[in-house]
Amino acid sequence: MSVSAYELSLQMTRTPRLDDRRERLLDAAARLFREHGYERTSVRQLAEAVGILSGSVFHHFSSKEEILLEVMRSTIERMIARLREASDSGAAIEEKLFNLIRAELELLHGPTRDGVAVTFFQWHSLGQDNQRSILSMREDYEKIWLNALEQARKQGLIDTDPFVTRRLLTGANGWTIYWYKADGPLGLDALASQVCQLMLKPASVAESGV
Amino acid sequence: MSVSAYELSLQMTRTPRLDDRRERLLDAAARLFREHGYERTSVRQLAEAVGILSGSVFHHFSSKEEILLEVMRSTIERMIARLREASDSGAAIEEKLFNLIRAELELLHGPTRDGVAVTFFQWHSLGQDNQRSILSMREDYEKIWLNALEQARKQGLIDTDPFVTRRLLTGANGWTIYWYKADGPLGLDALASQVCQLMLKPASVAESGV
DNA sequence: GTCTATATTTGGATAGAC
DNA sequence: GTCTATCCAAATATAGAC
Repeated sequence: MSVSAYELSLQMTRTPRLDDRRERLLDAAARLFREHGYERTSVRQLAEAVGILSGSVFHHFSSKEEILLEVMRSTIERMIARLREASDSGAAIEEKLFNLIRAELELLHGPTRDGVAVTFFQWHSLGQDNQRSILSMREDYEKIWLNALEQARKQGLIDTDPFVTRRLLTGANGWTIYWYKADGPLGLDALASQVCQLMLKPASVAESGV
Repeated sequence: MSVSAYELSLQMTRTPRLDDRRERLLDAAARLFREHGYERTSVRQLAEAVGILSGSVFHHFSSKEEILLEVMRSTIERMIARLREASDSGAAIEEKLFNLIRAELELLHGPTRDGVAVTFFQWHSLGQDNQRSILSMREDYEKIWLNALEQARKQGLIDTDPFVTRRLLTGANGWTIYWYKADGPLGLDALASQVCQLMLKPASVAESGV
């Protein structure tokens, strides 16, 4: 008897569970790095967070830096996927921009927030080579933004340089992790709406109607 | 013979020189903390930067954290002074806002940039108490902004919430340290102008005329 | 795959001579 | 005010038993 359907299904539910420790390490790392910073998080703390001892961590990763690198790498993948989704959704450029802004804010404050915050703000904890590597991965993400902003500029929706605009927006959105509370009085839609209001010309903001 | 005029003048030029080492340590600390981050800068590196050995640093400061604290404290004083100057300058609110934005960008990219960048982005390297202390010092700085933005809102120059607007602006401006080059093609005035263009309603931007 | 035990390095900080 | 010498703690990482 070869592999039965039952065994296959077991395998399918188990395969991700085989990497469970690794995944849990990455999750814990993202959270701890976000909360305390990469340098102030020790491998011992990280190990404790998933219930193993520090030596065992190095069975899963060859170095502490590799953990940070992997957190960022997997996060960027998710960021690009989420942004593509937002970019392909709406037909009108106003709606598209709002969706992009909302998507970035969701990334920063939703379930993926730990990894995203780390990716936004802690790349300087990587060595030079890994920094460059991460930066080049982020370029695909930024391309989506630049395309949308260029389109918006052509249609007269914004009158600032797309490149500069995006960089200013990156800062404005990224910085929200330090003050915005997703469970506070200001909803994510309302925040996204305010960001739009800042960026877009008044006429178009009214049309976006959120 | 008591203190002669000559001796007094000597004293006056010398007195600041007595703190020379301390000042130079603070300058070097600001630069190194900015370039490599607080945790990745060792007291030994810091000492080497001013030509002494690590043990001697602790004659001037009781701990490494105190150095960071003092960098931030003195920087915030300068930030407040500079912002007050900008706030009191122009009569028209459009001009005032532009001056404030330009002032903040100057702080971030002029001679004080090291300390300002550290103050913006590295407060999480302080312990809880010192973090609170620095945060409360920054409040005076933020008050100037909030007053100006509130005034702008009353006059219909912006239509977003002043508090949210300021936080978004903080991020947008602060983030420029990671991409804007003061010696590049985009001048500081041009950058400030673009930031204004984003924040203010088009009609008023035209009037600000920079 | 985890544990025990430990090598090795580095960093902050101190004491006392000069 | 700086240097020499050094303490002490903490951190990354490794080797080998289980």
